[in-house]
Amino acid sequence: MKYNCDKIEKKWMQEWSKNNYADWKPTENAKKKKKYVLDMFPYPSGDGLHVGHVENYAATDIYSRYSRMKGFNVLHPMGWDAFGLPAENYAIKTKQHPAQVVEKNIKVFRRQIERLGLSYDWNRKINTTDPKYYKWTQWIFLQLFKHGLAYEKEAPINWCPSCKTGLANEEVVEGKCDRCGTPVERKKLKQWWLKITAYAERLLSGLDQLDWPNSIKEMQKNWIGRSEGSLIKFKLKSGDVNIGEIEVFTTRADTLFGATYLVLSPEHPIINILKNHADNAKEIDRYINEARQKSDMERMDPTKTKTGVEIKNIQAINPANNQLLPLWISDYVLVHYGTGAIMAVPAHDERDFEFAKKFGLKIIEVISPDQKEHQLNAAYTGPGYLLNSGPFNGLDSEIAQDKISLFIGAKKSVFYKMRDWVFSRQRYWGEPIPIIKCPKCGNVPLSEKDLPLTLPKVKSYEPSGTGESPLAAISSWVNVKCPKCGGPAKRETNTMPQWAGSCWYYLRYIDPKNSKQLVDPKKEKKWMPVDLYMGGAEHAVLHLLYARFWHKFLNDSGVVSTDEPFQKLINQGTILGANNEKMSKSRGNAVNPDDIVKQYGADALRLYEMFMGPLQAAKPWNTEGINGVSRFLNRIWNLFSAQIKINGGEKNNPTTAKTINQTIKKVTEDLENLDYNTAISALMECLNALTAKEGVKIKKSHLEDFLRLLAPLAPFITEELWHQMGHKTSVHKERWPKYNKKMLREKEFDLIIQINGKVRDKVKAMVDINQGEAERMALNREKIKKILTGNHPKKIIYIPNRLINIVI
RNA sequence: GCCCGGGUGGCGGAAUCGGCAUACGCGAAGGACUUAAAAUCCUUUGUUCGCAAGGACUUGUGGGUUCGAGUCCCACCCCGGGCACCA
Repeated sequence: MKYNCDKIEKKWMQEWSKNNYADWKPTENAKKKKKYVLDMFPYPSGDGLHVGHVENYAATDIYSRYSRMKGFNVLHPMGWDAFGLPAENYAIKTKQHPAQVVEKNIKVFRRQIERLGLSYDWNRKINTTDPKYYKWTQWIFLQLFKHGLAYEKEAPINWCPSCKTGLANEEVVEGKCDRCGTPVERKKLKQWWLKITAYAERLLSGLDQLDWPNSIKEMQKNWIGRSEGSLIKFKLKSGDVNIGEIEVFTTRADTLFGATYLVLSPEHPIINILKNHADNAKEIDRYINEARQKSDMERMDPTKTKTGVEIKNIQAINPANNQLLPLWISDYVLVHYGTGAIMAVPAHDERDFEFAKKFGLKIIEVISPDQKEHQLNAAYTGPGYLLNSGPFNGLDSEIAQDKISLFIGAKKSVFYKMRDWVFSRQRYWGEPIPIIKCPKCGNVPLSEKDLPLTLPKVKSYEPSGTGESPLAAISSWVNVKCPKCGGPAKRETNTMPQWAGSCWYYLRYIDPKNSKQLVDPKKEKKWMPVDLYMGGAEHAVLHLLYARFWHKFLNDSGVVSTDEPFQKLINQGTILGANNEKMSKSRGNAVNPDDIVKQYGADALRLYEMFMGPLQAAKPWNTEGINGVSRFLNRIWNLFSAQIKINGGEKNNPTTAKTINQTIKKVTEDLENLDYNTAISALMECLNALTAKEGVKIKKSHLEDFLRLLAPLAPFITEELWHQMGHKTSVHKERWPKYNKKMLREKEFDLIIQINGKVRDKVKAMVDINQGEAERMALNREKIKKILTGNHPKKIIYIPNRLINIVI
């Protein structure tokens, strides 16, 4: 009889859900060691689950099931990250309320996930749009506000004209909106910011202790972008009049004698003062205006040539040698990094070189690897020895950095590329920011007892595009009394970005129904940190950085006991279409997991995705590949059906016993390392060995061990066969099998005979023979004798129980 | 340009410590069963020379270390991902 996967899988799906998923519930007071296995929770989109979700969730499910069988107390939860732009945009498009859309989509996701046999403890499910949940998101915001880490500031921000909202730097990819690909504009808006920069150093140093992929750690390091350098002050002169000073940041104080001009960012505030002393104020105004008009895309375009304007009649004094330097304005200097001003050393900086060439500015070589002067065709940015640097000539450039800094009294300083996080969005579908704006008292935080501040129902939740949230239109909600002075005040109408809810959700799973606290500290201590966190690599500098920031803050506030939330992180590789391109509807190469489940079953889909290749690697979908695992399951079904019919044997077959023991060893090691592809290979080899002799009775315990090994990978078929073998309890409650070392010991091995490193022959030999015996065996072989005629072995290398290499 | 991965049969991939390269699966070819097809089962399957026995070659390219290299070292080429005027 053929294996009817659909019928059997549905039967067990219902059986498992019967008692509220009791089997997957961790015990709170167990003495068992804990394991917290977490998936990046999905945004429940209208498209339903895709094969990438399945890869992610199947992988952690296998690990969770395996860990339970190993005796761990496993926390494996799931929930919904349902606020944010995609839900809102979809709702607008289909003319529904975002809450309705989310509710519908969650139902679909839940059904699909259950159909895959994923062993989540659904009693702990969370939803970021549930007021009982976002009460605590708002609560964290209030704590940040009270600690001065949430502040309001008017500044030019990234503005997506299509999504009609501000964006964080992390959400801008190549000058375009991460969501919709529209080029981002600059817009000056009053916004809420989170002071993530206050944690820059700790976010950087904390990476060392994490078991994360190198690439993600590197991305975060680069994003934080720490630079050590010196702050150098340049006095300014207009004619003989002193008119203040400008401070610049440099990592190359050793090149100070090569500075031939200074450059200010067009947005630098000092320009307003300097303009009054300049001959060409009009020209300066024109340049600054042009720069302001340019989009980020235009300003950052690496192919464009540098532009700039000189502030005429003003000069800076080089503190090292009192040389007078011209002062320029150019948009290649960024206002928000360092001091917004630089000293230009064209000989040793590519950008300065290009600028100097274009505007005919002096180029003075001060660093030379061979201590000689050169005709420079490009900037030399490497290390070397100092030239043209007065008392410092001949000094190693590394050493000169400190010496010159000291000489001119420069301050050592550290800057980071990372900027504060723009935290408000001009959209409807997000957590309301719990702040009241009072004309007398300023920003007044809502009292904690007034949380949650629920998102009001609104007729039109479409973005206004004016920089105001749709919430601003609901006067009954907006107009309130100031909690401090009782006077008329207004609510903050911006909402939080989609990342807010996901910054701390892993904590809520630990204690999802607690109405008094974000999380009970006892429970938090028990379960944190997350032992295995899995999800896509696209969150490298978004969610994964934001969550670490909040976690460190919560740690400082005493809410959590650990410094880092996610100890081990694994990124599953992207599943590509059969044509090796990214899966998408428009490319026509998308695979719908529902179709696969219908045709082959959930076990087959899970097994196939795990068998495709290493978890972390990107791999193309192969429609025919799934036949292989489907056949594998059918052959298991046939073997067990036949064995159950002949009612198993109890006689021990040493060959089978060895096969089973080897498989237990291999599968255990592979599951431990999440090498699921090779674990499945090993089980296939095992099955091939078991089915080799038809009609032979196989010992019941061997068959049972095989089912135990396969159970985490293919939960449905193993449960069915386990029960067919007469068991009344679940195979998933079984203990993980152990192998017997004695059974693995071999008596014989294949002795490989090499001549000059080339395999020429092989012969069966007893394990642990010594070199003399091995040599005798090898040299006695006819084939070897033939090759050796006329040659005398110079040297013989014997690797015990492996090979012998005869060198001639 | 800089930083991280990676390159192994027709395809996905395996090779844990430097020791039989190509496990496992897909596909393909031939055969069995069948009136036939599907399904299933069996055999073959890196390239190349050879009737065969057997030989030569082969892990992106070129060099090196070693008795022995997919694995280690140097240089280069290609693919994927990230960052990109951050002083």
